[in-house]
Amino acid sequence: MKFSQLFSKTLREAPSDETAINAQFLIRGGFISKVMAGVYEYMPLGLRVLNKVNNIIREELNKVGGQELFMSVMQNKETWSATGRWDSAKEVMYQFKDAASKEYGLGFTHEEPLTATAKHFISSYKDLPKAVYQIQTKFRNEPRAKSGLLRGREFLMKDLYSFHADQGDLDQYYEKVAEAYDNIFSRAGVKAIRTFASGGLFSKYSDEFQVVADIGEDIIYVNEQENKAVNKEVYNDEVLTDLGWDKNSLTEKKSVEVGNIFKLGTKFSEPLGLTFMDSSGNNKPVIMASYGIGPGRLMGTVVEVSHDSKGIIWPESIAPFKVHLVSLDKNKEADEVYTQLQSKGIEVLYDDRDDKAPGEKFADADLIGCPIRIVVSKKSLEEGSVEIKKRSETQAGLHKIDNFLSALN
RNA sequence: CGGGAUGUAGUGUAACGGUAACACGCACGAUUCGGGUUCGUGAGACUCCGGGUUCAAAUCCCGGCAUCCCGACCA
Repeated sequence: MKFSQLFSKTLREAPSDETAINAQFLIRGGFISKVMAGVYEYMPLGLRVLNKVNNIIREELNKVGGQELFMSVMQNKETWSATGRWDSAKEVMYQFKDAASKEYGLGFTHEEPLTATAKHFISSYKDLPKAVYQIQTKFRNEPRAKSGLLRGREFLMKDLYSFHADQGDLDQYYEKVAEAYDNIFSRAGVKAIRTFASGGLFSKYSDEFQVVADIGEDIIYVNEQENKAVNKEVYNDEVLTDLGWDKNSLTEKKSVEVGNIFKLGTKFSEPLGLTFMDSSGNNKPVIMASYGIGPGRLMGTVVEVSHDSKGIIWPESIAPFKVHLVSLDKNKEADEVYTQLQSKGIEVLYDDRDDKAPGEKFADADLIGCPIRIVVSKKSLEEGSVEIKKRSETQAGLHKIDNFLSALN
């Protein structure tokens, strides 16, 4: 991609109404654009990052047998009335009437519709277990959208649901997904701590995946050594005793919840009538669990925990491009380096602009935050070299132009 | 939904109650070329919306709306 062709432009200053670091850098870098409170558009640069996050999620979930599907955002009232949530969720769910006064809602989660759909396909113990997921836009009427991508009213969510014949099978699969989550978050470049938490209206307890960051809304008590934590909402002597954790090993931290997993049991299968016949001919409700990750929130969280005063420092796994190539002094060699990188399948953003001063190009490279910066200039060419610098480091090094590729890893 | 703050050009800011200015960005022309180079010319604003006070409102008052922050909420 040539910088001169990019749809977006960088901004020298962040809009004054954005105070969250993730929003400031992502807007300044041209990754996202704000539409209204809690609603952002992803520009080409931002979509590249988001898609990489999504693909990491897909790879890890596919490994544990998840099958991707795509449900509807439009929801009918009847399905949601079966569990009573049409009324109880009125505050969060956008609900409206069409011209004929028929009522609809926009999905803010998908337990009900998926359970209803599963009835078409699950009827025997031979059909179990199953796990399906989607990555889709969710709508929630948040009373207070805030912190850039961290809490929105329209946002992307990966929601996985699993169906089981018995609790033991669910418990086993639940742990497999928890491992997949660990992989997803570490591949995306954040340290997410599995946190014992409240299950809200879903279940008594749940497991959350929390990234320590000051902008977070949650308060957790972390055991750094053992990489585990408990959420303040269930932090009491009884729970600590049950867990067998020592109060003195825990430190209070603020954190962002990037994922959560719930054991739903038969909370949805019973009211919606999702049952299966076991091997002895008895009809039983299917046992379910649900598992969420907010890819956009995760992207914002990465920015929160990985930046410096000049801009974002993307982990290579989700960086918009691996290499940010900067050409100075109007040389031909940079074009050749660009072609060479592309032919090797290395993703590169090429700052080919010839009307910008070096300082501005460096500032943009730091802001956008690709892991590797390559500069081709008169200075480097005098040495027959290109300059290579990692975004995360301050030291740059010269590498001969005929074999600079070997220095990229 | 309670409390607080703020709404002026694409972005950041200015303007005693006297008819909107500056910087960045943008266009054109020079200049320069390793950390946002310098100079010139130019385009770009119903000052969030609606009322009111006044000879006169970006500015004061009332009512909306929007955005951010704190809290409540967070499936």
